[in-house]
Amino acid sequence: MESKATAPEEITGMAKAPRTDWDPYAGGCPSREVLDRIGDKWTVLVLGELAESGSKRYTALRRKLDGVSEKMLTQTLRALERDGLIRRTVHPEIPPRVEYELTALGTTLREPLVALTNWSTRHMDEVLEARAAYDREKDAAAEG
Amino acid sequence: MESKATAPEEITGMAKAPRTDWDPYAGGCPSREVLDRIGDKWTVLVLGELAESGSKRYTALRRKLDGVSEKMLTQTLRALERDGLIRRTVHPEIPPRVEYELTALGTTLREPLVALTNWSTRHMDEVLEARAAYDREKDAAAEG
DNA sequence: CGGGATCCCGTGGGATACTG
DNA sequence: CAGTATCCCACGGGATCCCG
Repeated sequence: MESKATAPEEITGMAKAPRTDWDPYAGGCPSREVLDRIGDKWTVLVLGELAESGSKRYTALRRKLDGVSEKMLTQTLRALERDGLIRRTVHPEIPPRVEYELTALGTTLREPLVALTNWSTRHMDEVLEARAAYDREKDAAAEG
Repeated sequence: MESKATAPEEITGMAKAPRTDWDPYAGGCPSREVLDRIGDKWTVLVLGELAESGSKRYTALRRKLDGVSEKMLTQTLRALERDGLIRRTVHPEIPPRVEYELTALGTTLREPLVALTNWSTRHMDEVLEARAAYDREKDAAAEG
C-alpha cells in the first residue's frame, strides 16, 4: 500500500520548475492525478462537508456521508491530508477525539467544488429527463 | 428548467416535488450519481476539451486524451449523451464522420469544470510539496 | 472511420472483526 | 471513539478482434 513509486522527479523533470504548465490531458501528469482523486467516490462530499461546517469529527462525518464505510472514510481522509487539503488534529483525551478541517489550500478548492455540487442539484431534473428521453428513443428503435 | 420529469417517482418518493432539494449526501440520491459520473476517469477531460474546441470528432478526441482506450471513450461519450450533456451528430458519408459538441445543458457545466481543472494546474506545486512533506514525516516516524 | 462485442485482470470499495 | 487489518467480490477499464 505504501509506494512512492511515481516520484514526481521521474516525470520528465516537470516538478523542478517553479511555475509549470501542467496539462491534465497528458498521460502521467500529476494534475490528472488530482482530477482522479477528486473523482473518487467520497472526496467531493468530504471536502464539501468540511467547507460547510468548518470542522468535524470522524464519527460526525461518517453519519453525514450516508453509506460510507469506515475503511473508505479513513482512506479518503488520509489521502486528503497527504495532499495538504485537510488538517487532522488529535486531541489526547479518553475517549479520543479527532477533528478534521480544511487547510488554506483546501479552502481554495471550496469554490469550484461548491459550484460543482450546486450544479448537480440544480440541473438534476434536466439530466433525469434527458436520460428518460434517451432510453425511450433507444427502446423504440429496438422494437421497430 | 420548468420541466417536470414524470420518471423519478420510483426513487423512494424523494422526487415528488418539481422543485426538489436534492441532497448528494443522502445515499441513492441522483445528484450523487452525477457527482460519481463526473468522477470517472475521462468525463472531465472530454467535457473540457469539447468546451474549448466547440466540436470535435471521435478520433480527434482520442488523440487529445492521452491514454484513453476506444472502449472507454465510446462509453464515456454515450453516458454523456444519455445525460443530455453532449450531442452526437452522424454525418452520413464515406468514410463516416461523427461530431461531438456540448449541449446547452452541457455548457452550463463548463464554468465549474473549467474552474476545477484550473485549480488542479494552479495548485499542483503545493499538492506535490504537501505530499513530499507528509511522506518525509511518515518515514521519519517509521525509523525512530 | 467509428464504433460494438469479448475477454480478462487490477483495484476500488464494502463487510466484518479486532485494537489502543 | 477512531481507527487498523483481512477477506473478497464487482466492476472499471485496457487489449484485442470484428463489422458497417
